[in-house]
Parts: sequence; C-alpha cells; structure tokens
Amino acid sequence: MEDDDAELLRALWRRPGGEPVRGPGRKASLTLDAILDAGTAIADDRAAPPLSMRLVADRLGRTPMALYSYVAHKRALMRLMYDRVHAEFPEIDGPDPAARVLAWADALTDLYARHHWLGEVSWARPVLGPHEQAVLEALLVQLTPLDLAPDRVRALVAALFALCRNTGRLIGDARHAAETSDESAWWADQSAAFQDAAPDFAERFPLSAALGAAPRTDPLPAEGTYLERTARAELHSATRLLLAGAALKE
Amino acid sequence: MEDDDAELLRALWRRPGGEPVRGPGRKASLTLDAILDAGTAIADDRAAPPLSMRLVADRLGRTPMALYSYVAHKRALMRLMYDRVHAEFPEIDGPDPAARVLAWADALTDLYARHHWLGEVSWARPVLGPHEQAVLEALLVQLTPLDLAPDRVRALVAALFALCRNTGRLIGDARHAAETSDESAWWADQSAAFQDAAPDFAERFPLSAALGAAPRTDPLPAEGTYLERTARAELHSATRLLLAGAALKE
DNA sequence: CCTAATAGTGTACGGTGTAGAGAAATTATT
DNA sequence: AATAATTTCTCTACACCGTACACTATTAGG
Repeated sequence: MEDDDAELLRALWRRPGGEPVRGPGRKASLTLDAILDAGTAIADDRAAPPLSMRLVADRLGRTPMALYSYVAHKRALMRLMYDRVHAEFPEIDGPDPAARVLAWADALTDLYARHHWLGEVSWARPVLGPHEQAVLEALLVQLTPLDLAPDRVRALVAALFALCRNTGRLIGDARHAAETSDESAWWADQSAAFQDAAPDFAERFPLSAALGAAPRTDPLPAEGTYLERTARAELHSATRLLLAGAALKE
Repeated sequence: MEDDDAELLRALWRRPGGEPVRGPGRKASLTLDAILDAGTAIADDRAAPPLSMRLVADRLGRTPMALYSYVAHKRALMRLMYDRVHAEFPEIDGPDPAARVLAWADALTDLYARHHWLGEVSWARPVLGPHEQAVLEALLVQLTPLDLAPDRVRALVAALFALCRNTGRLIGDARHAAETSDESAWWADQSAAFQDAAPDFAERFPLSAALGAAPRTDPLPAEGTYLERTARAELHSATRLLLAGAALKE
C-alpha cells in the first residue's frame, strides 16, 4: 500500500524525459506516456466500451499483463491519466479578475465534460500531480489580486472545484445522451409520463413547481443542449455569487 | 429505452403500498422495497465487495435473474436505491434561515458520506424521484424567506448540491481510508515521499505553497479525521459566501 | 380444465482485473 | 566469454461481473 503510493507519486512527478534508470533486464518496448495516451483515447470515447486493461493492451499490440510493468493496477493507471489530461488546461485571460475566474471555471468544466471519467477518480488522500496542481495554482493567480483571507480562498477553491466537477460531469453526460437519442422527444415523452406517474406534483412540491415555472432572465449561452446551456448559466451565476460574497469585508 | 424510462418513473413514484395490479401469473415472493434495502445494505459496506446483482440475490435467497422481474437492470436498481436513501433526510431546524441552510447542507453532505455510491448515479436526464424532490423542496423552504430572484435560487441550488455531493463523497472516502490504514502515518510517509519526488514544489507553485502554509483561523468541527474537519469547515464557509453574495441587491 | 401471464431457475456467453509460472532479453559480474 | 541477476512480456487460469435465453412452476380468469 505505502509502496504503491510512493511509486505512484514518483510516476506523477517524474521529469518529462526521465528515463527510469537502466540496470540489467530486458529493454522496455513501451513508454508510460504511450500507455496513458492509449488509455485516455479509449476512456474518452463514450460510445465505445469503457476503459479496460485489455483494450489498452490491444491498442498497443501487447498482452494485458504487459502493462503491469508500467503501472501497479488500473486505479494507478487512471490516477496518472487523470493528472495528465490536466495538462490540456489552457492559459487563462480576461479583462478583470472576476472574468478570469469565470474563464477558469469554464475551462475546468470543459475539461470534465470532455473527459467524463475524471469524476471517477477519488479525492481522498489527495496526492496531487503536477498538472492538477498547476490548475489550482492558475486559480490562485486569479484570486490573489482580490486579497482575501486564506480561509476564504480555501472555501472558494473548494466550492469552485466542486461546482466545475459537477457541472462538467453533467454537461458531458448530457452531450452523450443527446448523441444517443433525440433530446426534445425524450423530454416530451418524459414529462407526459411524469404527469401520469405523479399527478399531484404541484401540490406536494409547490416551491419546486413554482421555481420550475418561473422564467429564466439570465442570458443563456448559445451553444449546446438545453441542459448544457442552463447548467453553464447557473455555473456562471453561482461563481459570481461566490466572488461577491467573498468580496464583502466583515 | 423509452419503455425502460417510463417504467422507472412509475417505480419511483409508485404509492408506498401500491400493489402492482394482480392478474394471472405466479405470485411474487419478493418486494421491490426488500430488494432496494438489500442492495443498499450491500452497497453501503465499503469493506465488503461492491454491489452486484448476485450479492443482492444471495442475500434474499434467490437467483440473480429473479431480480430482473422487479428491476430492468442494475442501473435502474441503483437509481431506485438512490431515491430511496433520500428518505433518510432529516427535518431541518435552526434559529434563522442561514443556519437552516447550513443544517440542510450538513444533512445532505452526511447522506452522501454515508452512502458513498450515491455519487455514481448520473444527473443527466434528471428524472427526480419523490424523496430527492423532497430534499430539494426542503432547501427551497429555507430559501424563500430570503426572497431571491428565481435565477439566483437556481444558482444557489446548483452550487449547494454540487458542494454537498463533493464534500460528502470526500468525507466518505476519507472515513473509509481512515479505517483501512493509519491516517497520520500515511500523511507522514506521503509528505516525506513528496519532498523526495517534488523538491522544487515551493518554487514551481508558490501560491499553493503559501496557501498550504497559511494557518487556519476558522473553527474546525470537533469530530472526524483531519480531512473531514477541514472539508466541513470549507463547506460551511462556502455556503456562507454563497448566501452573502445572494443577499446583495444589485 | 385450459389458457395466458408472470416469477423464478439453470445454463451460458462474453466481458472484467490480475495472480502466477515461465520465457526472452538485457546488463553486470566473475 | 560464461554466468548470474534482473527486468519485460506472454500464457494460462481464476473468480467475478451483467444479463440473454430457454425452461419450469405457479397463479387468475374464461
């Protein structure tokens, strides 16, 4: 257990071209990076079967067990893939700090939407890798000009990560569902069936019903499914609320 | 696909003692509720192997395939379990609206921490069940006295659900990790190994390093692992930021 | 009593992660 | 140069998974 974790840490933080010290023994014909790329390509494709050691091995022309010289187990593979895709995170830019925080949130949400399997990686025992650490640092860069107390920064960071994680996952799922079957038809069927199954909805949950009926006034983004656009709007709005709350003195 | 969804909806919203219309055919020897309870008991136990149709069937003295008369597939089973555990959600009480929202957040976080598998259920195509709907309604009850614009309420709801989902999952994972191996020993080993693997951390990520070194001033809850206590503190702090931001007029 | 419908069993298929034994290949040592 | 040590990689095998399919057992209505 400890051994595995230490090895994982070393793999995460290895120097990019760091050859792993040659001794005796057969030459390696694969690289860890090649394995991570293959794994990511497989995991990203939601239409295809999900990530498995066999599929990764097939794609590289090896047997499944060959991967275990590079990676202790599937969890470690995913943990390494997880950090690696954070390298895609773009440079953040914007006219003012608030806009840059919004841009950061959009970028992280996009990352989670593109790589839906990111959500499967647990955060307990947080062994951050360098790329995920860079994403966090990028957020802190935007927050420093606001000059907030450390505890507030921590709360903001936690909230923003949670929000982006969730919104990104939702958007990813929604995009996939939209590809699989017609969205508006599904909603129509669904609400008809719902009327049937829960005719007393409005009486049992009056506030929910009222909120559902209340029109949206915030502008919606132009692209994506309806679910995606509302999720994005709520992400933006919530981010602004957080920033506004954090800016208060008291 | 539509058929499945409609059936799921009916199962979710069925009247508690609603017998499913008797016609010809053999009498049922199980109830859906018994299956959901068995499944929940199995899924909750993190030390034991994860939920599987075979384990549920074993616990009920049936063959795995017998379950498929009650449930279309494992996803549907989990979806029904998901809604059912939301029935555990407690009554919310507190001196003022803000305190009640905090209590609500604590309760939802607890729910996710106790049932770690809740996080596996997707939110795309949101077919809410009655118990989850009741949890949402409970939040809206606390928010109405604040008299906020609908879009703000939506943003708050999204953010709070995301926060609680994430924090709850984190806490659940942390509790399990704490049972499995000694927490402080792990942290010590980890930080030693980390020093070794990333000696230049402070130079590469100065803001992260500074934030990590900055002392916490917010009071930490008394119980739980260190990770759980800090996560809870950040949840509270973030919730307060959200409420403060939402209370601004503009 | 017969028919139709439902519940439940048994078997089987194609998939999973990975343990373990051994072969092949490479370097360091004698 | 021969051998030993060490690593990569293959092969086989195990225990498990979700669930399709064919079948039997049981029940209610005509």
